[in-house]
Amino acid sequence: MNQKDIARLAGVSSATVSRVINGDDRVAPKTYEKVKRVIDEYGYVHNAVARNLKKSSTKTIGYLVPDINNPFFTSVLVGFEEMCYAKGYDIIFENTCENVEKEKKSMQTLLSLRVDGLLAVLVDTENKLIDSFDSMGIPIVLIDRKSKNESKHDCIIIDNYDAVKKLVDHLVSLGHTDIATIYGSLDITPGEERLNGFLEAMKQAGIPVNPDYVVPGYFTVEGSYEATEQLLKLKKPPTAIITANNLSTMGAYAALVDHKIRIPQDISLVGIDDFLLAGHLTPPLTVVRRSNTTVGRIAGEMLMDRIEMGSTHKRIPQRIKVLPTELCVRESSGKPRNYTI
Amino acid sequence: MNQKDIARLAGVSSATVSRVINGDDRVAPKTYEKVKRVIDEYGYVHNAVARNLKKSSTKTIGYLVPDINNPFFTSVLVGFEEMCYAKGYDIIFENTCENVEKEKKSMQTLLSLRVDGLLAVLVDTENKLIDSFDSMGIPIVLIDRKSKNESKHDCIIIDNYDAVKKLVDHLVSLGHTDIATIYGSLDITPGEERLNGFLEAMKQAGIPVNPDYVVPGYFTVEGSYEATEQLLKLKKPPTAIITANNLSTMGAYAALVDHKIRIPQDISLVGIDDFLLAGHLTPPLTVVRRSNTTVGRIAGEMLMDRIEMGSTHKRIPQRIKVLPTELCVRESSGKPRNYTI
DNA sequence: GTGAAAGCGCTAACAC
DNA sequence: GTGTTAGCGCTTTCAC
Repeated sequence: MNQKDIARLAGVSSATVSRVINGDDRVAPKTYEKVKRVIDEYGYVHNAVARNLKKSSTKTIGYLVPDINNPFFTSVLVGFEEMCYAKGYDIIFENTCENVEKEKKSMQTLLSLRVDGLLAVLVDTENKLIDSFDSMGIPIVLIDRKSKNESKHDCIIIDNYDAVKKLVDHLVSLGHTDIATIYGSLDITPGEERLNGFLEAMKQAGIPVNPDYVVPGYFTVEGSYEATEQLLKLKKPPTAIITANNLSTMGAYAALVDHKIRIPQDISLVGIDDFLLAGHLTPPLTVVRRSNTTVGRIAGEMLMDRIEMGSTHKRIPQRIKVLPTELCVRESSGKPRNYTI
Repeated sequence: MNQKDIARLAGVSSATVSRVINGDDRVAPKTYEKVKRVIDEYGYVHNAVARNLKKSSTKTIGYLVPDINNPFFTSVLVGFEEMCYAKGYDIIFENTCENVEKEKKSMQTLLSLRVDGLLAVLVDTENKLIDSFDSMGIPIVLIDRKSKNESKHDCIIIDNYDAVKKLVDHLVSLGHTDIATIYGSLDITPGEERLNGFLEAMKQAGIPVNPDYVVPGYFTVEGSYEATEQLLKLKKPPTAIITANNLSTMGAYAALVDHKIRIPQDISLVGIDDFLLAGHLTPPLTVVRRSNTTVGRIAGEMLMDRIEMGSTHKRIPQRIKVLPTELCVRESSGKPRNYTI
């Protein structure tokens, strides 16, 4: 059942059927009704595939993230979906599992599906396929992770140096000097910048960094769980731990709880990024937070803005949106203990 | 740049280009190489929109859920995505926000986008658009919520009566009789069945149900937070609370923590569905759990199974997969207090 | 092993 | 206000 069938049934041409479906004004009310009735009667469903081919636009946007298990990316998705829905775009979802090969395939698919835009958190920011998007005029908006080579793409980030500095300064003001950090993957911007931010903030505070206190957590729950255990095994464990993202915070929290370490009496725990329940754990966790749904919403705006400009969007230079972060002091940060665990 | 262009450039016909792209065997190796080279050189990207129109199949599946904020649905998505990726299907994501109107629009879109299948958690299980999927031969797999009218669609559920019974029996065996439940939305199957299951299990245990102990939490964090506060305000609060899903458990937990109620010394808390961190809260929470990613994986299998059968899939009768659940006893359930808070 | 050509279902320019 | 028609880019049957 297609427009031609409906046309025949209604005694009009298929062009008229198309006009009715697309709400073209210059259709006689009578004709309109007639066609509408036939459509309903036969349960005709418009074929967007054919339309998309004809219009070379799909009203479709790719959402490509490395790990949908990370609640951060679902919060972003919420805001993004909201914007897309408002503007009539649908989302094609790709999960790359932090895997370069899978990421390539996903981008290839998105390309062939002719998405009108792409919101991506890339594993491989030097991916050649990015160029394909560019040359086809498909706008890309990046979150959190910038392309390493000077990028032409819009992106939404936070000031990672500042975010970590807020945490360090907060701990220092409480009297801590034995501060550890569980850092993330260094080959992505947030990992690199947050670690450097830590080192820099410590330097500024005039506190020497103990190398034993700088351990990798790989931005994962498990990695940070182990990193925390490693920290606990030290002859002199730190009095405070700074984690690099929500997952790391969860891992460190879980490890401290499991080892019966009291927070913050024995060790203070603070991290970057808030998450569901973080404010209701025992104790509620001190974090630096941003609005995740806002990230998604702004990404959607930037993207659809460019999409609607058409090919001229390339004339608009790269836009970098730095979202504000806020230190949210709860109860997991306190004065340092003055004894050894 | 399309296949015709490539054909001209390589000095072959567009049919040959198509064959090369689709890995057709009967192409001379030499021709194959030549075409391949031109494709790479000019960065040609295959157009799936045109292919989909031609083949009237899109290798695309709809994933429609009421609330992507709920970690349950993202865990399901993980398993589902895994299967889809393995079989070469892409996912079109729809979030209905528990809104009947939005759900309708989403289903309409999915229909016009000609998805090959649909994994859905429906708000309105009597939705007329379901019939459109049926008549177009597009298979649907339902999770958790069955159609109320005798449904023809495959679905993946758990035995809600049994799940709640496990919780009730566990509490009873610890000595509880003042058991409360924070139940969910009654117009969806899990809500209805879990509440009925509670009432039935209590009856079987020979324990009268105090009407004050049966409060609605609407399957939300906020709703259950308030429900818990309501319970705490009672002259004689319950000694144990059973929550109806992961979000309710979080809400109840948060409320108890905020009101300095000790778990389980003052009140035991147990719920349906596990979630990230549930095992690492203070105390770790006792829950009835299932494998969420398995839900997604099986849904994917069932769906693609039918898709690959083509139109004959209609001859296969409805398949209902009841996934096992398991009581996971942690530390949030203990003997009842013998005093009033 | 390769090419010519029809046609998937739609939209939009053009004609009337 | 409505119809005719070309064509979006691809796959696939049929010839050779």
